[in-house]
Amino acid sequence: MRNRITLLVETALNKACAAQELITSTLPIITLGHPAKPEHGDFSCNIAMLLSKSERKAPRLVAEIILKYLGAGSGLLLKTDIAGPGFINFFVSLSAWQATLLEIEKGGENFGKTTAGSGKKVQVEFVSANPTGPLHIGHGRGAAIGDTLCRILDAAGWDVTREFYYNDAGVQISNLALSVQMRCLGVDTDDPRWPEGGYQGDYIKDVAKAYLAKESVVASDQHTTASGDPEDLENIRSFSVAWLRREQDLDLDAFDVKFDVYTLESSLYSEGRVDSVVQKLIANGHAYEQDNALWLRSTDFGDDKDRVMRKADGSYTYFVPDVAYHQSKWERGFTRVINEQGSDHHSTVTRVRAGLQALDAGIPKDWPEYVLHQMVTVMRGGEEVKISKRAGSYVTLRELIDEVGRDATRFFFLMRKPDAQMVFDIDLAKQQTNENPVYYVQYAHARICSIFDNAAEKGFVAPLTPELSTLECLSTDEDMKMIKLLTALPDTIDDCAIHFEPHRLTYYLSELASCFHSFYNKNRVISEDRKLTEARLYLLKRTAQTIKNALSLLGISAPERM
RNA sequence: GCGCUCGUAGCUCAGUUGGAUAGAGCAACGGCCUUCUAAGCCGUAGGUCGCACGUUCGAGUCGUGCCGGGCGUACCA
Repeated sequence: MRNRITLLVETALNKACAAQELITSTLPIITLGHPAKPEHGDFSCNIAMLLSKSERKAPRLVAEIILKYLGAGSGLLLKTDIAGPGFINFFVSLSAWQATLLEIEKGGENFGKTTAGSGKKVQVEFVSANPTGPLHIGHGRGAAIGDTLCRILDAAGWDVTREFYYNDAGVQISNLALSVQMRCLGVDTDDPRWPEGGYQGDYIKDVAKAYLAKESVVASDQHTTASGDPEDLENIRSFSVAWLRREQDLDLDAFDVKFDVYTLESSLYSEGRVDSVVQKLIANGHAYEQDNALWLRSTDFGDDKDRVMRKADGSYTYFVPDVAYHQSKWERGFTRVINEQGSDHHSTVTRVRAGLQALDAGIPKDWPEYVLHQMVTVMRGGEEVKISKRAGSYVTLRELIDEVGRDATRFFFLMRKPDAQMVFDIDLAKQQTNENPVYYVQYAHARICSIFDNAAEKGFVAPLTPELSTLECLSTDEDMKMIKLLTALPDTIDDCAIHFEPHRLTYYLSELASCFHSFYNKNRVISEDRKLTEARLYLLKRTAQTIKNALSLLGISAPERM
């Protein structure tokens, strides 16, 4: 509905310009708002006030000109108003609102989807946890946000590729292999032989045990068998990585998060991408030698200091394969790439972009885009749980899913916008009381389904594609409020996709559920009035569909009974 | 020190790319189940939008400077 009115305004502006009644050369973007008060209509537009200066006319005069060229939208609009300092208010006709229910029915499980992305390719990288331990609560937030963002972008008409990047090379993986080796040899963490920076979590013992038992591991695209030899560090390394990747795969599966592509850091080395990037940077004159190290002059591209690429010991720092990795994304044709990461990685943003600029490959300065989520503070027993991966003290995603449930965990993570810090109170989430808003939304769906069961017993069914006269029964304020909210799902999805903010959908759902619960308490759906009963059943059928569609975008189930 | 980010009701948070009289949940108080699920509904109360300037028709939203919390500022990832 919002898009249809935006189109009307756009057409009117173009006509007015063609008739030279408007003289502004570059028109601003048309945005429609939802007025707070009903007497201000269904939508309002501030375009006249924005044009006022360049037109050198009072806003209300500009509004009059626009309205002169605005058609009635073939029955869409009841009336338009100029109000306040120069708002144009739009009043949509009852019949146009009622007719939107037919569109929802036609859309079915696809209702809500839009064509905003025009099928263009976008790649989203998220989670990308190091295979050095189980996924923790912070990864959970990243997984929920990234996965939902993918679902939303897909619904908004984008061709989405989901990707997971494994750092299976480098110092941390060496630490992992050494830690497992020490456990194989029975060395404890307080032993002087225990490696500096080793991983102390209990799961390391499990890996060591499996290694000594010569187990085989199949993870997403790896198959590894342990030799059981504690001296074979290379075998320990590949086995440990495979073992932990399998654990992560299981966690993600339990969270209903899937990926299309897995890229291994080690493959960037083996395919020569890392070397070729370094050669390119040297050839482009952006690198120099100093203190036995090779540096990138990243200060040429907005960084606050130059960065080491090749360390004194000859190995590369993490950000070189990062640049090589992103070069590969670019070469795969992704002109749009979104990286969802924890905000503790935000220093990489400037560096990776600087490295890509230094390649002189025509990559835009602000590519790739980033969604950085803030840290999650975990509360348990009224105290903050300190997260330390190496000490092995943290809350795992698996624990959370087992204790709180997948639906509640996802909803909880998705309630806050990514760049706000959040507190995850495990005790509170475990209580499964009405304090958890996911139940509120799911309950609305279950309640509606229950009404259908009840109606069926009494011989009522929601009609398929009802007569207009049936839809006309839906004309009370509560009816209209419901219809308007249902219609807003596609707009909400577009907004989420534009701003990379899935939390808007959770707020939409809460509002829709609230609207329904209120409706339920005020109106009896099944009554003596057959026509009214059928009209309301039809409305609730569309409501249930809308709730289910929106929940499915969050990866949350819509139970029929609770 | 510098960079990013947050600061809105007692608590947890929204606020639709600058709009009309700042919202919701929880907690508190008061009502509503012989009728479609009370995991619900209705009502009351609760605010100097961290502080101060600035930009303009108009600022919780944008800019600058302070104050306070978080993260980063590695030849870790």
